[in-house]
Amino acid sequence: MYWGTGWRVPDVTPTRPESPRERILAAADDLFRRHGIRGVGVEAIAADAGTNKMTLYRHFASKDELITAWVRGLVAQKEAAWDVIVAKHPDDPGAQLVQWSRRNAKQLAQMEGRGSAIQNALAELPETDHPARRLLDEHRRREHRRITELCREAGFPEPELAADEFYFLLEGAKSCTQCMGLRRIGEHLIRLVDSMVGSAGKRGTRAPAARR
Amino acid sequence: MYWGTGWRVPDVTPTRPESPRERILAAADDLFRRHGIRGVGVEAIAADAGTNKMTLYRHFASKDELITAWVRGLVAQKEAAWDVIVAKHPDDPGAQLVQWSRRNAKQLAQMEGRGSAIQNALAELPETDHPARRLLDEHRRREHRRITELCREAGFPEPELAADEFYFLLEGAKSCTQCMGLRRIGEHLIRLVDSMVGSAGKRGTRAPAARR
DNA sequence: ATCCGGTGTTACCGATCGGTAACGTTCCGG
DNA sequence: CCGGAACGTTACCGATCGGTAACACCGGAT
Repeated sequence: MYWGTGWRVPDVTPTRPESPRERILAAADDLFRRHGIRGVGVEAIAADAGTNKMTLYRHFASKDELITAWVRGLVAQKEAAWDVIVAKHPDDPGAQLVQWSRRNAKQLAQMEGRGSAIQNALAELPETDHPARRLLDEHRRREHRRITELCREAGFPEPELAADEFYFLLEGAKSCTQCMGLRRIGEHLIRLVDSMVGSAGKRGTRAPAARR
Repeated sequence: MYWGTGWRVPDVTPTRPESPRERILAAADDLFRRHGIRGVGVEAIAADAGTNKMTLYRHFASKDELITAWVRGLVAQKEAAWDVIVAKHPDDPGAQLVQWSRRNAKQLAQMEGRGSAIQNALAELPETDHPARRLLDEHRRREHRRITELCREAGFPEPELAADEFYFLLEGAKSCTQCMGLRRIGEHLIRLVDSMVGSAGKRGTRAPAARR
């Protein structure tokens, strides 16, 4: 494992800026994203956090619990971003959908070759009774419900169909970051969602993949 | 590991119907799909194939090579399915796209809760220099190029954008099988692609998520 | 001065993993 | 009948994994 040997350079100050728990979670976030959950051991996480395995196990009862805490942070962060957008565009479901697509397009550029952390975690957690897996499933259902409601409020004649289209576009774009040009994907995601939402009320105005 | 104890019931005949190599690949396919590549050991694969580790290593130099052979089979099978559809609808790119979406919708129903094997494998193979990973990347690029060309021939004014939309819908639908109703996803995927292709030439005839 | 909670350090455990050696068996073609 | 390739069986190896025990350390509150 060559990636575990690089020390965390700047934090050699006697009193660490963050608590060990936060550093461990940050290191786990970094390593889980880059190498996958099963591809990284607890020792490497602790070392990357500038601490050791013992301290890690004083904050997390097991690796599974660390995974769960990490996933909990992922979904909390994502849902918080949703809430921010909702607060910024109250009573404008179309704008919320559009802004969400823009936020995702921006994120796409950042995930370097590795795809969405949530999608990857889902792939690495097949056991449906794993607590982290449950968090992910519940999160996805919440998000899908939220989108469906938004599509209904936005006036789509078939909100469930529109919600699935929206969700497919989002998740599909994320899935494609693993092997395609990142910038183009983001731009196209934005254009597709714009076009989708733009023709929500006034039907029959759009040729797909053609507009503008 | 409770899932490894169930014996392969019917094949107790002295001369096995398939060669050990094929049985190993079949067992690997089953276990990799259900538990992930990293979640299953070579011993379990051999046992599930009705043979043992030694024989496995007489056919595959390493687990990585077994993974690569499995992935090679996955992409070969998928591209063969493409070729069949192309042969059935020559000079009709729109029908090819539609049929491909129907084929995928049918597959969606079969992947029980676990998502697309290719997507999951991609998530479990972060190292870009892994031979199996390379096969997957090349496959995706080939498929995307093929779809782009099809969209061009189908008369979409912006073939690259249309191809991304098509690809997003496909991959997004697969990604959603991990936590949502399978049948509805397939139906919606078909309707969305039908609508997309239906309005390829005659622009300005579709309200998204509304038609039919 | 004392105590104590959080931390670092080292060593260790059992289990599992990928992979190999050595030997026995079976079967099939010459 | 014989030889050899393919397969089965057992045992084993070193490495790594998740997880724990025991002890030393340090800082801050009382």
